Amino acid sequence: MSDTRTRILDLANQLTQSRGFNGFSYLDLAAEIGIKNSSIHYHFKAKSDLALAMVDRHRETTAESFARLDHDIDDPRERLLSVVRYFEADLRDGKICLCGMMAAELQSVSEEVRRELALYFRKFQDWLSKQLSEMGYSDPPRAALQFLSALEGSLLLARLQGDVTVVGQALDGFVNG
Amino acid sequence: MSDTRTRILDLANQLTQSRGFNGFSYLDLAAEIGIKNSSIHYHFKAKSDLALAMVDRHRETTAESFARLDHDIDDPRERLLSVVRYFEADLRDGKICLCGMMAAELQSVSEEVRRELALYFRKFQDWLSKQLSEMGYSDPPRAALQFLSALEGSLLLARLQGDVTVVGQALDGFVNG
DNA sequence: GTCTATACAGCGATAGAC
DNA sequence: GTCTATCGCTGTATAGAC
Repeated sequence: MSDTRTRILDLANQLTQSRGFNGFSYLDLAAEIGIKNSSIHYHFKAKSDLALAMVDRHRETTAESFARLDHDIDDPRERLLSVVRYFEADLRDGKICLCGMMAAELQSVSEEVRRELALYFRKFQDWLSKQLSEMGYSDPPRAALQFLSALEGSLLLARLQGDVTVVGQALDGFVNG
Repeated sequence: MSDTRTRILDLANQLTQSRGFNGFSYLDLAAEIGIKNSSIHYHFKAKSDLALAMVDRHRETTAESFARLDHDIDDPRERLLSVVRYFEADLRDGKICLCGMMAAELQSVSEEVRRELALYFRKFQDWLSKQLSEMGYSDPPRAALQFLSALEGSLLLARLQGDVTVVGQALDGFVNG
């Protein structure tokens, strides 16, 4: 895995979070990284390959982050809070959830990417469900779906209104009292 | 207001809900309607004008829909249920919330459209707040924000998973028991 | 109000040299 | 692994005839 490949993935990830996957071109990536667009094609033959690699990598790093939270933090409520703070930090840079963005752009991604996205959200919901179960929720999978929906929706609203606190308000019942 | 203009707005609205505002072109509109793309430009000089007209119209028709619900239905919970059913119907055609979609594509719309979007969601939240107040919620504006966030997020998840019932599950606490 | 014709820019993608 | 050069296509937009 070359350094250039990683830099492409990093930049594509950021741009997708802020502008959407259809909101940037290979020329944008090339200009920012300082190479030619044909070099981007060397690493990712088609843009659909870039999409797949990006979502796949994000799904894996997210799984690692969850494992680390489970290991480092005892209180499940504090784990949830940590996740919320992560999304709030991205939000301050105008970035929303990578997979939420691509779920909005669903009609322009391949079936393979759709499956990756569905898997991402299933794993996310599973992890949330575990935390909420520890917190004593009676129907953890249901509560996890509500948490996830509120998170994704509030990111859209918070960015539009330029108010990061919207996310915390939308998830109030889960991370507080 | 010519009939063609209305047909353009209707079609653009549908396509934005399913593919996103950047997911269709003037040529797409022209082909479907059966005219040439230069005729689309006659009605909407630039695509940004189309975006503004579309969101503006949607905001107005939504306000009328809310007024009609207030008049026709007595139980506030039934009013909320009616709204949910409306979004579920669109979802069966692969369509999510027009303004939610454009909120995701925020970086590619004008400041004017952003203000319209923010206004749409504020009015939506205000109306929800009124219903939830009647239903006895202690902090109606907060509950309205949670409803709205859960709705927008669940639309993304429901379409991705091909399961319309996700919306109802995400809003369970509001429209049931 | 719709047409033909066209300008012009940007995009994804490829061939082949180095 | 990166470059130069280029192709073909699509996009938004405009001018001017009807």
